[in-house]
Amino acid sequence: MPDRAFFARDSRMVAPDLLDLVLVHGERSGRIVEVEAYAGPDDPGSHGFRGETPRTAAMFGPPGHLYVYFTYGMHWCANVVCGPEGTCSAVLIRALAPLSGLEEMRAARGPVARRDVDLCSGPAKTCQALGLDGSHDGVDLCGGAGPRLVVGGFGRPARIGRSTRVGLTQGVDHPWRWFVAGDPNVSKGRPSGPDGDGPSR
DNA sequence: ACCGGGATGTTCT
DNA sequence: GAACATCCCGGTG
Repeated sequence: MPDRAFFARDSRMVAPDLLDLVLVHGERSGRIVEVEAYAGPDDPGSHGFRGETPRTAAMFGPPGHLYVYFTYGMHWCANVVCGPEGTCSAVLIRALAPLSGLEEMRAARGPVARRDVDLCSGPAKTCQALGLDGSHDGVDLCGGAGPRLVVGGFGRPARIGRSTRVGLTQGVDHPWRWFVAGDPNVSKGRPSGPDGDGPSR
């Protein structure tokens, strides 16, 4: 598991380094293959742009914890909180390459997840597949129980792609999305950037 | 394959 | 009352 200091950096520094980690929850786990960095007062695309609110409290909390939020009336999305406590800095987990617990993931995702690539190829799919929700907001990823992060040991990806972030109306020009180029779990049809787009299929 | 729209409810203005 | 860090389905080509 990464040192606490690993997370106590700006999210834009941590984000690409997360591409070698595995998110684990119970029997279910997957390699992180797509992330987006969010900052604070300097990032109009961030939930923390206008300061701390009850919803975003975890974003301002200690690094290495989860920030889990509810959106569009039905979806949960999970972030890894970064930076020193008191600052707003987090990395959204956008996609995993499933490694274990695939039967549990299929049961959680339902019949719509026909192929393995349908399990974790998006931020809300990832939360649903791993069973993450509001009860995990603020939990310590470096703690013993519950969801945690472990080193994957895959080595640095051969090619790390980079682009602008997905689904925003503010801060759309910041190239703060990173992904493992060529991985089929990376969400599709996404904005291109200085270093190319995600996979075409 | 691609595109447009609906679902659904919390949060903040 | 509007926006929302999304996903899924049904239409068309």
